[in-house]
Amino acid sequence: MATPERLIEATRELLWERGYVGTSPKAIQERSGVGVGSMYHHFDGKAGLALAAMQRSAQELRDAAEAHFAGPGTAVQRIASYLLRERDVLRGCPIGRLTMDFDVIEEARLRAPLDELFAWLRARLADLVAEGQTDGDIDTRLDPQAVGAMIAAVVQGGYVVARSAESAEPFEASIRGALQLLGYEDGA
Amino acid sequence: MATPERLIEATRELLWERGYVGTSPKAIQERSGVGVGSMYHHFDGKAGLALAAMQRSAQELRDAAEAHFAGPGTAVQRIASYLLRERDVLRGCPIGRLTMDFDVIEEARLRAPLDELFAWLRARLADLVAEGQTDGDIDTRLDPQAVGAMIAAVVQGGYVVARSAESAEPFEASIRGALQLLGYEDGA
DNA sequence: GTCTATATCAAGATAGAC
DNA sequence: GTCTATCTTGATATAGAC
Repeated sequence: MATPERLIEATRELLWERGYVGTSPKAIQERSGVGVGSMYHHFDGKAGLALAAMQRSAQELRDAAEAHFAGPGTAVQRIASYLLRERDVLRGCPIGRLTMDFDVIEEARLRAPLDELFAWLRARLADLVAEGQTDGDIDTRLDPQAVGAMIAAVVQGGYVVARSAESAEPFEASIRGALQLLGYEDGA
Repeated sequence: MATPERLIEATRELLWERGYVGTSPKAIQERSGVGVGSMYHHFDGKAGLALAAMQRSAQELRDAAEAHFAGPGTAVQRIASYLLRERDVLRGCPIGRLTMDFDVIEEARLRAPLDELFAWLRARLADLVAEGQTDGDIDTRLDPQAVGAMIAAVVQGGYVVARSAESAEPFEASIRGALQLLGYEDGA
């Protein structure tokens, strides 16, 4: 793997595990096997490297979500497919967790990828809810924007309660609750 | 205010703003106006002080929630009262945010207050959902545990999406979505 | 109980040789 | 492009005087 590539991958892992404040250049150098000089040659310090890592992670999450949203089935089934997809629950969301990082939120350039991902996700979910209403699967009295936001939030909040309990169970219960309220009937 | 008290209050503020990893003993000393020697005399280092601060914040959140849960009205109205209460949305949850802190989750003693708060909250919400079912206000086909977990999660996730957008709006939309799905009718 | 001095190691980089 | 050396400041304490 090329040097910038190794730096980005190591940074993505560290940001996911420890957040931005908890990630040091030294740790990035050790995990990537890249030396100090090379790191500062290829990137504009910790912030520049983190930005590249965040952009890639956000794009991956977006592609993964879109694969479910654009898949087969009714709108409700596609929302369920997204909510029920395999997740490493206790690791949390590699992008959502950075939202609690002071230095990220404070700097517009670093907050931008988070903002774009979640704005896209809420809008996409709102569209699917509206589509479900057209199909007759979702109550038309509901506000699609509000329900879309709620779906995005329940995933992020699910990670929070799961990590506090050191167990995936509260996450899974949260998703189950949301799906039941949406009238989704699974095979169970 | 007594010295330990000043230390705890300063630490609570800093943990809320910057998280555990982002809070240094030096910052605590500066914000509290207490010297190094005094800090280490009264508390077992950063971790001990953080533990005291976290325990107090968790208790406050619990008392605040219980005031809504034990208030007047139907179960659904009391859930709504909790969800709609005044919040400093962009600051997030002083306890929930610590869930993304590596050093907190890693150390059992520091994770305990988070676990206890959210376990209590989910159970309390599940009870209220069951009560709402008994009252005939909530669909009895729903699993109270799952819906309780979902309600706890939507608040925490609401903070995540709000902070990413630097706006309270996504938080408010998420809560609105959850309330609509619960069949809560407000005055709007 | 509080203060100042001191210690060790890490954070986050820059400089200049190769 | 990469390496080693070096720099400044901060993190997280401990020691011992007052």
